[in-house]
Amino acid sequence: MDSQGHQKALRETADRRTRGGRSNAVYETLQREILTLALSPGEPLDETHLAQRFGMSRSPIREALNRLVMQGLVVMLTNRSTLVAPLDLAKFPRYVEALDLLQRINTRLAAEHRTAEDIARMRRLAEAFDETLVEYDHFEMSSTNKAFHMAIAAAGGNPYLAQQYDALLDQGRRLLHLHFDFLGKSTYDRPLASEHHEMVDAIEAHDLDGADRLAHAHTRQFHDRFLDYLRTNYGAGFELDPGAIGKSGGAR
Amino acid sequence: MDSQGHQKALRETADRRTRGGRSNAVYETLQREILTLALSPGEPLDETHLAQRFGMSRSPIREALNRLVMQGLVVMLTNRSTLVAPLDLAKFPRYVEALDLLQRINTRLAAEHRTAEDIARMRRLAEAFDETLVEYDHFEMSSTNKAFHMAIAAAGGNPYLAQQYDALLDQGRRLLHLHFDFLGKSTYDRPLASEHHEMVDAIEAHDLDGADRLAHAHTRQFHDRFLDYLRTNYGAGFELDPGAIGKSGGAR
DNA sequence: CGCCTTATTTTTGTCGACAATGTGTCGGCA
DNA sequence: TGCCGACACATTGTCGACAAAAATAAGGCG
Repeated sequence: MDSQGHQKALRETADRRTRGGRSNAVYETLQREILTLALSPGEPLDETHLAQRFGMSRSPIREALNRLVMQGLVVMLTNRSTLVAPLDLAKFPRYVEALDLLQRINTRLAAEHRTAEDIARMRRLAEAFDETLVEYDHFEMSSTNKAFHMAIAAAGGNPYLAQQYDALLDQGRRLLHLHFDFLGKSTYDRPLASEHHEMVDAIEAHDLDGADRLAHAHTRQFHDRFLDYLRTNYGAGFELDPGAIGKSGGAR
Repeated sequence: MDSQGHQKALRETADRRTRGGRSNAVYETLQREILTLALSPGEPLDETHLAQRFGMSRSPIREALNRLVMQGLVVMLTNRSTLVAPLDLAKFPRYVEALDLLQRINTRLAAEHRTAEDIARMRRLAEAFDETLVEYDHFEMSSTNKAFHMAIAAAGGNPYLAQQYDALLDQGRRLLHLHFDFLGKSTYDRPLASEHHEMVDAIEAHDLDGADRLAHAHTRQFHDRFLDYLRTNYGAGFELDPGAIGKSGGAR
């Protein structure tokens, strides 16, 4: 079932969008490898090498790389080298700040404009996330997590904010995987899952402030957990401006 | 000094980036034509035709178009046609909603983190905008206006929010030009210019709430003016949810 | 011995041609 | 006459090769 569904999903995204049938495949593959850190930040990406790896010309690779550049996952030095965007941990507080803002506003808007169908989709995706937790496939986890939040954004009804939220979530997936690889198969992710359901409840109840607050707490939890990860891995040298995420005091 | 610095900056972005030396030229030219509405929304863009127009191959054109797609200024129908992104006036309230949010947060952050150099840059750009008002070059107006606001975002210190603000401002330039073409050479733009200076004052004074409020008023003025334009041009059929910009402010 | 100049190498940027795909049209058939 | 299918057209997607730019390495000169 799993592999079938997975394969079907892949085929769908592969042939529904004849758009760059090959280009798109490269894009999704590379994105996945970058997000899962299979391709390390800073690693050089040679076009000709990628071309022969994927068994196609450089044109589709080039287009895929361009898209990844726009997404901030790849950087191209002019006429020089192309490499996986290095993730600058010093910018983490700024990232969380931006994520918090977009997460809150989109969730709030969802609580305001959600339809019954939106709620159904959100519940379905929240459960899908729960299932990936037991399977413990990192990529599927960050994937369903993003899908869930994007469903919220879609319910919010503002495509501009949704798109920006989307870009931010994609960026963050590398950070997720960074401490996924560290976290054992603990039950550490349970609260994350239950928070999802609470958010849906608040959204369904048209509770704007509640949804906002939950979204904020959700971001904060990500923030705290990631900082914990950093501290235990890289020592206590990371006092990354813990107050970046709002005024309720940092992890002091 | 101003014009020199300006020109130097322009030249640098133009030829320092040998990156797609030709591709970049196409990108900037097309972007300008789209933003100034020289290319109408919905107008088809044929790659081969553009190639012979710019006297180069389709590859650079293709890359430029891809970038414009990412920017939301062009849409590509798979295997069919490529055309200038139609601007959906029905989405105007959503756009203003997003713009308001990003404008407020970036301006607020600027008031918090600005340095003396930031203030100097902002004042310089605010005056540059004033000068374009008397020259009345539409493209220069929207250009310097954006540069001014981007200076604020840069001072804010959050590259993620700045980038998203940047994308939003670019999108909005088409709307600006839409009613630039309508507005006569009136003194209608004076308040806009003076608001800029007020914003700088608030930012310099570290007045977070004041900066936030001014940014909000600034967005609102754009909103109201554009709606006026729509009403006088297309009749009163546009009751585009004027309250969209009201209370859903996020950064609380 | 060190530095400047220059050739080589590597990688990206561009080109022109070919293949794939979707649309609209025209003709045949019930 | 109305519908179905095949054909031709237009446009995008992909390919392999060539050209340009930049770093690196080699060699000559002070």
